[in-house]
Amino acid sequence: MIEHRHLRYFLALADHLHYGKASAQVNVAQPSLSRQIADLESQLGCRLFARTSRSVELTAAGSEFQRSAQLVIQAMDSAIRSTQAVARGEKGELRIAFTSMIAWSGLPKMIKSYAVNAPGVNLELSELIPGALMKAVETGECDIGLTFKATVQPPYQYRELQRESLSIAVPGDHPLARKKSVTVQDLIDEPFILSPRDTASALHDTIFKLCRDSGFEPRVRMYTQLQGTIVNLVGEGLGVSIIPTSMSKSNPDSVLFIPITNAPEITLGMVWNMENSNPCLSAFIQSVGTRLDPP
Amino acid sequence: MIEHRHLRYFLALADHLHYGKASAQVNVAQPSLSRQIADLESQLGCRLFARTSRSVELTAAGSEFQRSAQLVIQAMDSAIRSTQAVARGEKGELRIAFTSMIAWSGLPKMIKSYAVNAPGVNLELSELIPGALMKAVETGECDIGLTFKATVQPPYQYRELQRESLSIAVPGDHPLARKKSVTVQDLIDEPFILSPRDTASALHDTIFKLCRDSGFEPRVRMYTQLQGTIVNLVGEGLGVSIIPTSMSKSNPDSVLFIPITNAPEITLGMVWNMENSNPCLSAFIQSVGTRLDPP
DNA sequence: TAAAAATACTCCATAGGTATTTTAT
DNA sequence: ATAAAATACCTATGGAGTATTTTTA
Repeated sequence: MIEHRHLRYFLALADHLHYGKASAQVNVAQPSLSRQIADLESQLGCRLFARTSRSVELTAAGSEFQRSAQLVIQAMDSAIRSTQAVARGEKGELRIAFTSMIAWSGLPKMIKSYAVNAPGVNLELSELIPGALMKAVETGECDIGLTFKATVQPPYQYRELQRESLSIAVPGDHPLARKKSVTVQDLIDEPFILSPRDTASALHDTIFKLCRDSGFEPRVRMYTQLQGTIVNLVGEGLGVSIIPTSMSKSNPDSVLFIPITNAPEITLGMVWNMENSNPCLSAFIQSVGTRLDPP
Repeated sequence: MIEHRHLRYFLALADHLHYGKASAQVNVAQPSLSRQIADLESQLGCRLFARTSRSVELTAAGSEFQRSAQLVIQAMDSAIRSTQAVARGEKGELRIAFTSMIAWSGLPKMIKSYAVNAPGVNLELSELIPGALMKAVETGECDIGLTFKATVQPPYQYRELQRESLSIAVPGDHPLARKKSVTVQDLIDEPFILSPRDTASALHDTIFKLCRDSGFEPRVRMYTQLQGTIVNLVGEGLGVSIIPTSMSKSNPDSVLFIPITNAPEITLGMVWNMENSNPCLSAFIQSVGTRLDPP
């Protein structure tokens, strides 16, 4: 069987055309090189060198083998390097799922802070509602999920990333928009547009607690899953909502956003499966986990 | 050092994902495979398989190595095959020199009879005057020369290929063209156009002998090297010539070719250097040497 | 407990070393 | 006579075999 060693020895000899010098280059004694070359030739069934006791030169077959053996060595080097790059998480694919809300706040910076250090990793980004996101992490459809605070059990793990204040969203032409200040209490008779509890339980429960603390139970006229849709429906005058402040970046003229002071913040974080062996994952967690500053 | 063996074992295991089956495929005992894989992983510095006592599966790095190791194996196979093809003379380059005369007779068939059996060999054809051709064979600029009969010394070798009759060439509007038959003797007062002796000695000497046997010494008005040029000069009415019959294929209307009966034939053959190690050469000699039929 | 990978240990094939011979200039 | 490759012969690394242990489903 022709081994990698044969190629290395052969290329050294093809290079120097001198057994003594070539054997020194590959750190073996001259007779060892001599025998390995003879072995190689016998396995190939043809002479690679025309040699006299005075000179060594490549035969036509030798020249061909020199060219092609170099390609083999290169393929081997590249195989080793690319495999190690994958193992270090520098090359590969990382599938990130996120809720629409996080797309309006920290996501771009998180992605960038990771991507600049991992230019060889292809990212597959999926925008999902929180419920579907948790499922995707569990099934392995995605490697990591960026979503609202979640309670998980091993082997799933959660780490907090950022906190997000809440704002009241009212239509721009609504009577409330003319008031100097708007509080949660002012929304007592307004119809709400919210995300359903099974889609975003953390957000849903926080909003309900906020209203109850202000002395009323919100009347929910409409449930819809994406925060962006809620903003648009508020803009159409179909109701009011309480939404994460960063959604105000979507900035339609028809909606007024009013920050709520002293309200509990919504927490955002990432969820992943500890048994997920994608080497890109730990680098991502480390890269993103160190940036806890708010958007 | 990662050897070819490691790749074969690895690919077998990546294929079967089972040490027992994989070790059977590569004809070693299971513990041998186990150790070689462990050795490979330690040399790469990363795990290629995630294994429990119940299951073996590829890691991300393992998948990458599977892809790239296959490329290495393919490169190795192709290196072996192409080298052996070169050694067998099935691949490579053959530089053939020939005199213009042979281009009008047997050359195309010779080339074809060789080329169909050696589709991987690139041919470099050079049309040379006989003197330059012998030099090219000697310097190694070409591998084989197709030319007039030659006497050579080792390491050069000559083998006869075909015989060629001679024809008288006279201008179409020359008084001789009106005669019922023309013989060499009729050319006694005509100016000759010939190749110089140092360019084509065999042809030159044959022609001179022919004239002397007919009782005269030819008057050479012009010497030029290529037979094609001689035909054209005859066509211009500048003289007559005696040339190999196959040159009549060049067939200009302005020249009349008359075969000479009972004249000595010109012999054509091939010349090469026995020490030339081009593996394509012997195949060519064999292929061409077996076709001694005239054009 | 059963199937499968890892470990322990033994053996030997062969890569590699030193000394020497052959060969062509 | 000399430089360089080949050969002879010895050594020892490590690849492969058998037997056994460990592991987890």
